[in-house]
Amino acid sequence: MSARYSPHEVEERLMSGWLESGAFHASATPDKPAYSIVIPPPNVTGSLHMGHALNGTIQDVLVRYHRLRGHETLWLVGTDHAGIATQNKVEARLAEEGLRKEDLGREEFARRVWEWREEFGFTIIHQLKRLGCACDYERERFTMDEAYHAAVLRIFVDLYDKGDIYRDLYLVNWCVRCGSAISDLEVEHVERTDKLYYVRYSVVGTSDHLTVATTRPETIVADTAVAVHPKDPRYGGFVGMTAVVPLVGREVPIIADDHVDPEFGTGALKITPGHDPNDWEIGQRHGLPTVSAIDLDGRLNAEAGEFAGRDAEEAREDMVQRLRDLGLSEREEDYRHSVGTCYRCGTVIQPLLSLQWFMNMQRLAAPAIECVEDGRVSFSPDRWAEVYVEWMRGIRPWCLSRQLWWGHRLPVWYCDECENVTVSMEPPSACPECGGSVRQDEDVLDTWFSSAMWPFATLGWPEETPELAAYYPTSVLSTARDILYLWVARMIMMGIEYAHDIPFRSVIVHPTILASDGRRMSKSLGTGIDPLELIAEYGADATRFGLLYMSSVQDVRFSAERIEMGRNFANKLWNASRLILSGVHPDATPVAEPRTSADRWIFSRLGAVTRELAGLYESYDLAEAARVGYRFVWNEVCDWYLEVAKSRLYGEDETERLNVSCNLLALLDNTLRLLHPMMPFVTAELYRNLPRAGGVAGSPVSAAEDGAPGSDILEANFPDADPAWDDPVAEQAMDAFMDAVNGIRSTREELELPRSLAGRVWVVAAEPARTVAMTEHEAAFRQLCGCEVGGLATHDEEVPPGRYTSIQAPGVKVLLPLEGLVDMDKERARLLARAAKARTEIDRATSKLDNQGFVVNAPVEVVEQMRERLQASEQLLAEAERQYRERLGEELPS
RNA sequence: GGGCGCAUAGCUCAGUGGGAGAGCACCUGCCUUACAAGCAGGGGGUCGCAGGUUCAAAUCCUGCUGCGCCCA
Repeated sequence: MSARYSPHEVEERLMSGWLESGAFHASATPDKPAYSIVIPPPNVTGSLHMGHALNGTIQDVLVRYHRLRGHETLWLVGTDHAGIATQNKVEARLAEEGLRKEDLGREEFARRVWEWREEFGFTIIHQLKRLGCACDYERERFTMDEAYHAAVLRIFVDLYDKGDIYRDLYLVNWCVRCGSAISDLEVEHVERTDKLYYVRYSVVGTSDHLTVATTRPETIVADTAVAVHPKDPRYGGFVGMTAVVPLVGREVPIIADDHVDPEFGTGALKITPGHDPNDWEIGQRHGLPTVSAIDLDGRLNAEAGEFAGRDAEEAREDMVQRLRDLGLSEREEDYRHSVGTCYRCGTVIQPLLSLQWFMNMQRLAAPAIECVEDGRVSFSPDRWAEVYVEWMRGIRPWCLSRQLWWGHRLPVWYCDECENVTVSMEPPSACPECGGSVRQDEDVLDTWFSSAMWPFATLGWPEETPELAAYYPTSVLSTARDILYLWVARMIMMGIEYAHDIPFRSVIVHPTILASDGRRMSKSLGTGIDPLELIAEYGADATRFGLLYMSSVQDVRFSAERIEMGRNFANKLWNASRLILSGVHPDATPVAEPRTSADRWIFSRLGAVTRELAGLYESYDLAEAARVGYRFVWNEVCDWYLEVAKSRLYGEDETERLNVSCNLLALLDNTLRLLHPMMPFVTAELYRNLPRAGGVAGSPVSAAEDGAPGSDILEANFPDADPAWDDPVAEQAMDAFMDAVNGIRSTREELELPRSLAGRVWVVAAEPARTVAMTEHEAAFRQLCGCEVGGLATHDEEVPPGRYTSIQAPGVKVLLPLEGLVDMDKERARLLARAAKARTEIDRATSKLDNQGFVVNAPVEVVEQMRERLQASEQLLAEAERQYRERLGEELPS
């Protein structure tokens, strides 16, 4: 074994072994309890970013944990066809050949997309393998698979038949660049500074005018009203009169509507139902006509008169100039507001009237709210449940159609002869009404529509497959929070409607990993960090561990130090194992037989840590699990148990060697299984090297059969904490041992005593149980602090007189002889510092105990604890005073 | 405009009613045969600000400031 753990060879070898043997393939008909997760399908054009890496790690920890717990685990993996993103990729590729998709035609274009997918569409799946994800890659699904497509159409047709899906002329969010409508959720609001223009509208029949404020003067040509607040005293008299829209001269009513904010601008609002969602609502309420002045290509049309044919945004400045020329522009001011942009390309959204397919969400929302409110679906952290419910209550119709060539084409046919619309899974050969020829709707469905059925369509729905029976509802969905509405909510609605049950029992909303500047990682700003580079530099286990460790809060700044910490930890585990595996007695097997204080202590701690980790895995507190695992391995196993065990391991006594070897192997065996969910590779590799994975008393390793070397940790069980290991007495004894060693070391350093000095210390303890670890592990004690236990006493009086300095630990005092080796100034400083600290403590404890309120109200344990602290501090002070007097020949200054 | 989150050591973060912690960085000393990706010792904090509740507040409540996010 090498002195350094080299992750890459291990990772590659183990992963390809697991994949070849189908280790992650879940049985369709499991005879064990099932645990299942469907991956939130990543975009097929995507590559692994930090969020994926964290989310993949979380899911993998859960899957591997439950596998060790004896569940049949299915982690279903796959990708989402990502309509716009994929189309963009392929169009860009075509552009290199000087082609547009229109040159190819729809069918050929689709063929090119599939080609592209074959070539580039598996990147992220390969990357998940590098991260160590135990997905069932044999069941990989794609939202454009044939069977999946059939499921999508089936649901569309059914929802149409039920009246939830309908076609309507409605204001939609139009992305000019993508050439498609997008849903409300795909509009991203971005803060920016624009101009607010104040424009005069003359009032017919008077010499008055109303001034309205607008950020979009180019939409003036589509105004169909001017609105004021009904209670606004400035404008009451104008309501019912008629205003003249500048530039086009259209006469429009002046109306009153509660929606108008009197504080905004002048309090008079221009109403443009054709190009503003709020105005659309007002228009509906007041029966206003709708004028569309901007076309799908983003250009002004004939409604804009002389500006027709110009790009709407570009024409803005010229139109303002014209208003100025006409004396209708009153003023302009800077204005900070948020503007809707396309989440995929950033283009400013044009709200415009368009005939599209919509889905009314309200019927499906009701049971989807209920299942969260009654706790059938839980969220972690649970406050996300409220966010979810809040959004669901205000849910609005969903624009489903996308003007793209890549995706699930709407199963809708229009008759060329009559008005009939046919919606069916199978294409009609002719119009069922009049027999006329039919043509299919050009549009495809929003990609998220198909993602909504991911939890059940991937399991074979609508067929009643064994997979569906065994693995639905799934156990957990783990996701980023920006996907809460886009995915989670819709999956719950569709799951209940079509799979007749919730799609998952709990939803984990994982943290967002921010760049070191505290903002989201951004490709364009160059603040993104590629997880694959981390894996290449530090290894997959290190990357996983670091990500888990830093993910305790909902927003976390990325720090490479944490990944490095993961690497160091993997290395520590490797080297601890190296010590054990190369040092143990050849006959040793991993069977716990704790005998000495140190053994009983470490197994007592192992039991506690086992219970704690199980609880943390179950409650998804993986950051804490990482901390607990790290502390146990490093600060208890490595820092102390191994150090103590060494002296027995390298000793002469054969029986001792065999006993400690068995314990070391058992400890390692358990520890590897505890950590395996977080660090699958290094633990699996070390587990393979355990001499005989026969199991620990009370926790047999099931499938290791004869326990031959080479057994796979995937087939092992999560450790069971043997209650017989619990041993508070041994813990106390080892605490005293550790306190004594630490105290002696610290004193030696402070006093600059030479390391070569092997002092003989006296240990004073009223209860002999406190000193047992020190006598039992005498050799280790000497090794660790350079002192040997020269004598034991139950009282100070039993200790021979002499010059000592003392180390105080709970229930134990260690007296270290000094014998003139000390620099007096240093000793004076040390005693003064110690006395000062003790006095502070005494003051604090005394004032507490003098406070009747405290003594009366605080729990007895707390009061008792405070008394003990006071006593301990008084002893410390007395000790310091005594030593000061003895060593310096004078009283300690007060 | 409505809502949510965060603010603790130089940095990144734990700690959510009773003695301020970790990793990294820093200082000192060690290549002590598991590990220098390590070992031993050490310095370093008005727990954002102001009130309040409580015997007791980093922790609970209110307000404020700053940063981030979501929704409209």
